[in-house]
Amino acid sequence: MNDKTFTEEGGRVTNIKDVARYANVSVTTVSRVLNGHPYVKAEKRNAVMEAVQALNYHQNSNAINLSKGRTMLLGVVVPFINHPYFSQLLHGISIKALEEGYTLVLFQTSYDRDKELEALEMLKHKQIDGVIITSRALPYEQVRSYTAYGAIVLCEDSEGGEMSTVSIDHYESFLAGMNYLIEKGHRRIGYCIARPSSPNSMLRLEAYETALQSINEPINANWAFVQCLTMEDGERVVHQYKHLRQKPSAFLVASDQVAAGIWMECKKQGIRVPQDLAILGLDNHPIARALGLSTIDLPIDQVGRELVVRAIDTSSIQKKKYGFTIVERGSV
Amino acid sequence: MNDKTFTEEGGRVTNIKDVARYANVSVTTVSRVLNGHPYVKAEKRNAVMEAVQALNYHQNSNAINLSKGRTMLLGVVVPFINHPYFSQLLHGISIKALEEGYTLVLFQTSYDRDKELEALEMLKHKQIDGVIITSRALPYEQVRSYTAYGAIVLCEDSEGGEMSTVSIDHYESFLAGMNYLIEKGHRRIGYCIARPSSPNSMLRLEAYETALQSINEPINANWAFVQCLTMEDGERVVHQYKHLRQKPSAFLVASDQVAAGIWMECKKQGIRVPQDLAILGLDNHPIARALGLSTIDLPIDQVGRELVVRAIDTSSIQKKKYGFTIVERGSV
DNA sequence: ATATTTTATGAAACGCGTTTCAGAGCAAGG
DNA sequence: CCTTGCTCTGAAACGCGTTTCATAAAATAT
Repeated sequence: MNDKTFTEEGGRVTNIKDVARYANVSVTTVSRVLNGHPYVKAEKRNAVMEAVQALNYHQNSNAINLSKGRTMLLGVVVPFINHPYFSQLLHGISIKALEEGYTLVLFQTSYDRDKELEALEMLKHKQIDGVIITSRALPYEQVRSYTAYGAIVLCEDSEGGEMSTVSIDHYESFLAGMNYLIEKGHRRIGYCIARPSSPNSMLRLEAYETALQSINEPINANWAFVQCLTMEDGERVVHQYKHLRQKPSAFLVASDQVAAGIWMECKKQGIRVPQDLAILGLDNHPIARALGLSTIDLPIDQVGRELVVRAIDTSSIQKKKYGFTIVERGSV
Repeated sequence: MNDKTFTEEGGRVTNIKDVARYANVSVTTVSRVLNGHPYVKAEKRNAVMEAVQALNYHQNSNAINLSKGRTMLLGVVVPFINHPYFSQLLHGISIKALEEGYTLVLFQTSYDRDKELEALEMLKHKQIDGVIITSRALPYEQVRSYTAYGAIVLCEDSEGGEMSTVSIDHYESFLAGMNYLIEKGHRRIGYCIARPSSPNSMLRLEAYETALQSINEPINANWAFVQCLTMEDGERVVHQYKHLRQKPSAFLVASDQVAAGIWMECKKQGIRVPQDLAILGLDNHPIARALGLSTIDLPIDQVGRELVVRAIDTSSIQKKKYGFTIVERGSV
């Protein structure tokens, strides 16, 4: 065959056939070279590689995926994209996913169960290869029922060996936060969490109660603030705090965003931090550093990366748990 | 393969052939029904729909895409995922993309030109259908040279009819910000922008200079702060500000994050806002509301959605420009 | 009644790789 | 010298839809 037959791409993208023809081998051999299979003579291998170079060939991922019966797509279930916690988690996820050649399909749920189910259904129909659930609204059992269809990775501390989990040790971190506050002399401690029913919140609650029991403090229901996600929620907390007859001397706040809101509203209201009210945040967001808020640093990027790893490696179920570091600044 | 009968999916996902067999029609007819083509008798159409229902059939997107020669993938070039401005933009983009059935391939570039090129090369090789560039490092001409391969949408105010653009009117918004400060009695006005060489910054600079010329104020090079993206950068600005012999009385800051950093550092340093220094931010991020920062509200979500629309609709090139609203709070 | 056009349907080709299968060449083992 | 077992290669099947083409039947026009 001479080069005459190679009509320099008629607007078409070069495909494996073109390469095969150019290199004077079969498409099978080209495929073998491309996939690093053994049993190809160096001579032919080189011819193929030269052809690939010469024709600037790139594989058609659709064809590959159709052939291999996979999608290279990973579903990511996230309640809110633009909340700093989740956007940071997403950051870690996206870096690792790109590294591994996977593409993300974002499901922003706002904790809508149907949106969550959408991701699971896509997994069932092999439209995505795996699902990372950064935070769920669906019951555990319902999620579990989809495990047969692909990897589902949870970002929580749940029991059960059916799904890989990657998480922060929420119990220990919250306990450590409580103990830190206690060490600093606080006994009347309130807390702010997001959804009280979430698995993570449950663990935090448990840690909270354990810590108070250890110093024989009763639990004051008025010092529990839920649905705290944003700075606005933090402000709301301070407003409610002001009307308490009996006030806590410290808050353990499960989000720096909320902690920041509390801090700022305190400034506005003339409540001194930490003299009148100590604040210990969580996440170590940039804003915490900026405001000088003490907080608990979590390796969110790392968690994000590991979530991807677990979603890709379907050979085993694993439960990873990451530690934390208390960051002392001026708010406690 | 022994699937002569309807063995309730032998681990396999039902495909179009199964549906055809079940409905007693050809795959062509099934395809026609699924794609809403005309010329299918109601009777057969119903039979197909029933079969789809009964077998819980879902199309294989890989096969469809291979067939149609598209990917339903949209590249999104973003310098930083976890910067509030971009994460909000991403939020809008992702909502609209999901709505339209498109999936996003995130390219987090950190303004690395090679990463940007990666997205463009993927477009060239038909691995993605379009590219949304939220902020670019590559020269305009180089990006333009890829327009033949698919839709490229820019999030900037550039001239030229080769690519769709969706943007905020940066010139007008910055000018309005300047005029607002001038109205409030300021004449010595400094500014903070991100990359001085970016197209958006150029427009802002132009507006800045125009505004100062209109009140016959000279331009003071010491009042120009560049590379301002984060709260930390804002703090840095205040440190530098303190060492200025001649100080501006106001800052126009092209990011609320930076404005927040300035505000907080001012509090720390005892610089009164707005008496000693007025601050006008940009973006209307949650933090601006929380701190009571005056700012310029931009419809970022809307921009994100429109970016997707332009990336999908390849029938025409359009240039959309969005307005802004000055939000008066207490920092000016 | 005949010529056209429209409606309706399926077989087959196509998009583009991967994988299976079969066969050939060649070296080591008995 | 004859098995046995690698090494190497390509034809063909496969994954799963869409689209083209051919054909047939029905409706409309002449």
